[in-house]
Amino acid sequence: MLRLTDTRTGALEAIVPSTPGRLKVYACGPTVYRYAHVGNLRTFLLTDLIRRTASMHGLQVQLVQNITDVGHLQDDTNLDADGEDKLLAQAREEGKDPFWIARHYEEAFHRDQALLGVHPADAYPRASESIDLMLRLIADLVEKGHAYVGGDGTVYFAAESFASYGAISHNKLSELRAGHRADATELAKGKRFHADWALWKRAGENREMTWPSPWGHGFPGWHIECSAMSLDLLGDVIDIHTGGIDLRFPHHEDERAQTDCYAGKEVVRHWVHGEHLLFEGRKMAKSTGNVVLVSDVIDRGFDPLALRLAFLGTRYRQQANLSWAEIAGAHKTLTRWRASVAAWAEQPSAAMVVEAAQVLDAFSDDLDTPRALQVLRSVEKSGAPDGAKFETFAWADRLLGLDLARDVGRAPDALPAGAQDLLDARAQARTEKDFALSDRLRDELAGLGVAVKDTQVGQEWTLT
RNA sequence: GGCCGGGUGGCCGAGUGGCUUAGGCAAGGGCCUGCAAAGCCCUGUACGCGGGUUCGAUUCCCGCCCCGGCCUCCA
Repeated sequence: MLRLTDTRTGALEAIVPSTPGRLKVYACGPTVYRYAHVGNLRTFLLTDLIRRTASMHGLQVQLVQNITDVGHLQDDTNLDADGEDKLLAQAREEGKDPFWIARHYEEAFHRDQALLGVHPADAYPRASESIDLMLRLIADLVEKGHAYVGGDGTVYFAAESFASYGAISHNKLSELRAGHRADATELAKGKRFHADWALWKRAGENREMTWPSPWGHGFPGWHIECSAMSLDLLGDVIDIHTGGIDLRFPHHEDERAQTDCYAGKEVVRHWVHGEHLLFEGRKMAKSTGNVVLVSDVIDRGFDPLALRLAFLGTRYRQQANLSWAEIAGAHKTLTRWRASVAAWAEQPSAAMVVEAAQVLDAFSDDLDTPRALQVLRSVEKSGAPDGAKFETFAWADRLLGLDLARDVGRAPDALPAGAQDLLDARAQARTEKDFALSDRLRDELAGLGVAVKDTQVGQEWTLT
């Protein structure tokens, strides 16, 4: 049984699927206007961990993750016809078509996910391809009296029409700072209440990415896409909805209002949010220039899955402080584990150690990944038979996703040209105790990218 | 002003009403080695401040200080 901390209730909740044997999950996906940074990926990893744990409990997981390729504005203070969409801004900057930008960064997102060992979702609906769904939803909300058309043709959701607004973020409408962002001009244009938000925005003359609608040519608001696509693909009962902690308000609050008002009931059963990642003690954000991408990690010579292992060292609902030292440490552990697993695999097979169950228990207990790692470290050091250690790690890796069995039965790397001669010469020098020559040859080999070490049974080499 | 997380040894980070008080990284010592690398072994008693509850508090309660996040851009 998987248990998770539910943001709405604030409590640890047992995850009991609405349909026995099936778990329906909706994950807030990326806005595809730039490369995902490692903080984004940590949040996506959260969903992957839930999926893997649920699968281990025999549940068939249906996961939908949206791709936001329209409607996400840079700054909602400019909620007018010229409101700057993140994608359009990036398209202008790169001198590309906005849809080219969207597809380019969407592909990059999928590549990054794969590098981090995140299993693909069952569906990746795009906002730009779900406009009809959104229009139907908006029309329904207008009809039910939850939405209204402002003076400028923009359709707004009336926040006050949804009694439990604020249940996820624990904000109260009466306590929200009126006009913190929304300005007077916006209210003057026909928005009735400062906390109301746009469902459909009327477009200006020259704007790209617009669609016809009963309320004029325009484009959807950011929040409505998730309501439309989740209702369409998962229906009106969703077991778990995930996302980053910053989405709790306003995005998820607004999404919940739209979805529940349409369905006439509480649609999402559990909201689960991942905390933010700091890097070297500072918030990771473009504005602070403190952004690290998967490609940066690879460029420094680290396995991208070292990043995944580093993430597993902290619980998802804990703000984590990542650093290069942390990644380096994780890389080292990962390398050691893979080598150990490959060596253990050579030994006679044996049943998993009894402690293996503790790994799944830890994952099931609100994704207590630090404890799971601790169990594995202690199994690693224990006196269990190698075959049992192999079985345990191979099985646990279905949860960890670290590709630990990668080096099992792996053919040795090919030596660079000339390296074998140097190795032979060095072996000869060592038999003759000519250590000066031996050391010189070791340096030469290092120059070819071959690291040599001497063990009880002779030279061993690895490619660097 | 409202809401939400935190403050643990040099660093990162789990966790707990007492019990042998994680783990990692870095450090020091040792084994091994011609040297090195790797590996292995050993060492290092910490919980922001002040009260309270308690036989006993880092853990629970109250107050305070400090840090981070959200309050219509964000994973």
